[in-house]
Amino acid sequence: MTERQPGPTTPKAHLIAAEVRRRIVEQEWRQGDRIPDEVDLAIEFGAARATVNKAMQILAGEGLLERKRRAGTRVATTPAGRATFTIPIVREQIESAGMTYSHRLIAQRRSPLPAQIATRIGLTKGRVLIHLRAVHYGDGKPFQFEDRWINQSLIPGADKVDFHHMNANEWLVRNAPYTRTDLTFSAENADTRDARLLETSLGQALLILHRSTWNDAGPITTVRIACHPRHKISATS
Amino acid sequence: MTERQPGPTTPKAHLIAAEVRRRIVEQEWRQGDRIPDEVDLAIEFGAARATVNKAMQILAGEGLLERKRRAGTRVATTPAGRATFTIPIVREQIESAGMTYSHRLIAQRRSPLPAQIATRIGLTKGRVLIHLRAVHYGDGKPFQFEDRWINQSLIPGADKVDFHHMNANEWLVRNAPYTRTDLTFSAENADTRDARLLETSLGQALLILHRSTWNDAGPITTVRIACHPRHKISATS
DNA sequence: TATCAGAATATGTCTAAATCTAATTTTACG
DNA sequence: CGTAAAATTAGATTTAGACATATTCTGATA
Repeated sequence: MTERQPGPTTPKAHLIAAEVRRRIVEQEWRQGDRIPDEVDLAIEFGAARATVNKAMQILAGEGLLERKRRAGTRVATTPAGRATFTIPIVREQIESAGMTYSHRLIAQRRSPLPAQIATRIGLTKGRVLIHLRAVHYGDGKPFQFEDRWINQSLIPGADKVDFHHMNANEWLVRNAPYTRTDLTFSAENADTRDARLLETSLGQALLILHRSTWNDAGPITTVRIACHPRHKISATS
Repeated sequence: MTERQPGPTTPKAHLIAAEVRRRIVEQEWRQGDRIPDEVDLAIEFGAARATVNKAMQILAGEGLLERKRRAGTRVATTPAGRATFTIPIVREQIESAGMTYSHRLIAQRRSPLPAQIATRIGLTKGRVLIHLRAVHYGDGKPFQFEDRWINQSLIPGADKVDFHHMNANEWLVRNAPYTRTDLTFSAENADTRDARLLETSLGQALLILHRSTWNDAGPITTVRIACHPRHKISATS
């Protein structure tokens, strides 16, 4: 993520990070080794300590270094692989693949919250929220089926929106900023409804994403997204 | 990730970020709005410009702000949800759940690379790599089945290791640092081997992770991990 | 010998000032 | 009117210096 090819206008901090990364990768500095302190590195690289500090924080963020005050900086013993990935917005994904996006609202109503979902977002069972079901298509072929609950009490105006011509995800993203989000991956065999809506067969393995978002006042929305097998989700770092 | 509760010793940059985040979440500053420049914010918050800059970079990293030189800083129009996500190390996951970890090596041999996998990591088909299959257990119950290829030509010593008593993932993590990694989620119906090794039924939907790592010299390893349904994978931000 | 106070040290953070760079706007010119 | 050069602006990065804070180390003391 904080990656960049070494070049003429590459920030010095990145060049330093790249060099230290090289030393680690090529095992000049081994796992667990204590590396020189910031002052020494600053001298070696001809930079200010703040610049070296920035470089080190980049590497610590990548999980390559472990830093502790007074104790110094060491090469991480178990480099925690960390991947940051951008939560996919269906429409963008489909359009960037050169396909035409469309979506269809299957149902929009106010329903009492089932126990399982209530637990997931920390609300009480039976509370009435907006419940949506929609399918997202690329070139007419189904890509995702989403089953969403929206806590209208935290989002002024949500109960007046008609999601037939408005993608719920995008409406929420624009009108209900969140401060915390939670994402879980799992797999499920397609049930009758999944299979019908995604135009696949009963029992087909589906990638399932459960995603919930909160702001300071409480839960905003939770959604189960069933992905068509043609649809994969990737992260890079 | 760069989250912290406001407190007495919270860095000023984080406090500023939190305040700006609040203004965005509460829509004092709307999507697309231009916000005051760093100099003005520095005056308002009684901080140095560099401190404000740091705060803004945090928020830009979260996808909440979009910054462009000369053009200024605006509230992002489509807040890209970004999740940082620590790649799970099986053993740690199992042990942190209070279970006893064990693993079993099913096969370790040198085999020619099949076309599909060769493509994935950019090597030529037929090249001979180390091929491993192993199952990871928690309290004796299968959690993951991994099918891994290791490019021993880039990792001195890899061809002499006996992975019967050594978790391949951990050995690699300690002996073959990488600079790039790629992770893909999908779902597959369990085939005969998956079902047998994970002690589940044929056709059961399985969460599949494909993960490959590279260093500057080329691909190090690629692995397909089939997760038992009891095993989910989460990310928070 | 065990323990606690104080010194030492490496990282964490902030500041103020400068330079650099990418964009945008303005100005001058054909 | 369109265009290219010049000025302006706001973010990006670096620097040097300072103080804060968490640990570790070192003795002195009980």
